Amino acid sequence: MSISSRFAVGIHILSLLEINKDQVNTSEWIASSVNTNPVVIRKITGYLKNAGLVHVRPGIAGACLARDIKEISLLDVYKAVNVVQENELFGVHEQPNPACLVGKNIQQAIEPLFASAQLALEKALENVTIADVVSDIIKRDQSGMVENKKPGDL
Amino acid sequence: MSISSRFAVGIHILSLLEINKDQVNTSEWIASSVNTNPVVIRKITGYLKNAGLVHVRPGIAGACLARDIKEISLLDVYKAVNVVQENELFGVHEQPNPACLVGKNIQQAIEPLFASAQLALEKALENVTIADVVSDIIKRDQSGMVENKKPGDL
DNA sequence: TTACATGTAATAATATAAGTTACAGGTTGC
DNA sequence: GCAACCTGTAACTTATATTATTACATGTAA
Repeated sequence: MSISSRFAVGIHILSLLEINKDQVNTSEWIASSVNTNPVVIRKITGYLKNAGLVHVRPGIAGACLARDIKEISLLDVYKAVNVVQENELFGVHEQPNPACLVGKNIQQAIEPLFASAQLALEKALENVTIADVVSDIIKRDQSGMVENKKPGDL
Repeated sequence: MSISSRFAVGIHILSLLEINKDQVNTSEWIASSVNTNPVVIRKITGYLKNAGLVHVRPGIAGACLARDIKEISLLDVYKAVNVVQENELFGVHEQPNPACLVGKNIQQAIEPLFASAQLALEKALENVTIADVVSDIIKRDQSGMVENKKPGDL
């Protein structure tokens, strides 16, 4: 089981809005880049809007960034798209037997451990910004073009 | 969306096997502590057995630990119960448009970022053992008992 | 051989993800 | 105003995973 691809798509959308900032980025256009349905894009763009990451309005074509991409961390996106509820990355079994020493105390024992693991994950996401992703995309594309220009390479 | 509670249940089972090591821990008995069906326990116990964490045999009642609990990290359990496939904690959208600069490079750009976040999570789980959980359970229970002995406390 | 445990297949109920259709409501240009 | 086009959203479908449950085959021991 994986964390919903809404997270990856959210990163995709924000990167696209930056790289394509001179164009009008409609949900249909974004969807053709992500390779999905425009409604899926509008839904995720709605999440990003609620988090204050993009500007988008009914009736007006196109979304655009609401913040400098250096100020948008992957954690911002992760939280925006609601792929994991607050402190619920790890599921726990409900109502273990309180008559058992283990059942009575297991939840309180593992809660802080799970929380700290989740925090470690979030810290890692906090250290990366959309600007990092965008510059990596551009870098990869340039090196890819160089490779293509050299016959025999691969 | 949460990571399957199989992980939490796996920790519960191993802790119970330690605390209750003088008894015969049948799947039915464990199930009554976890508050679930014995078949669920047998399935998870099977995962733990495949990972070399417990001993359990067909026809013979009860499971027992195969390793010192100081040598069983939460990461061992996490991997044993197959809640997340290798390097697939984060889902990604399939087949983004290769004709688009972003679509063409987004996956390779985010893959290492996701991998490093996942690694941070796993490192956190690696630093905690079942021994830590067991001693915490015992500690919590003792302090709980003290509280119960003082009327008026709460 | 009886009693009982584990292993496992099959099924059902529930939840979530992701795609799709349909349409309401907002905006712009003619 | 109205036609064209966009976003927002509800409703539905399909697919997949989880958890619980029943049923039964297989293994062990008194």
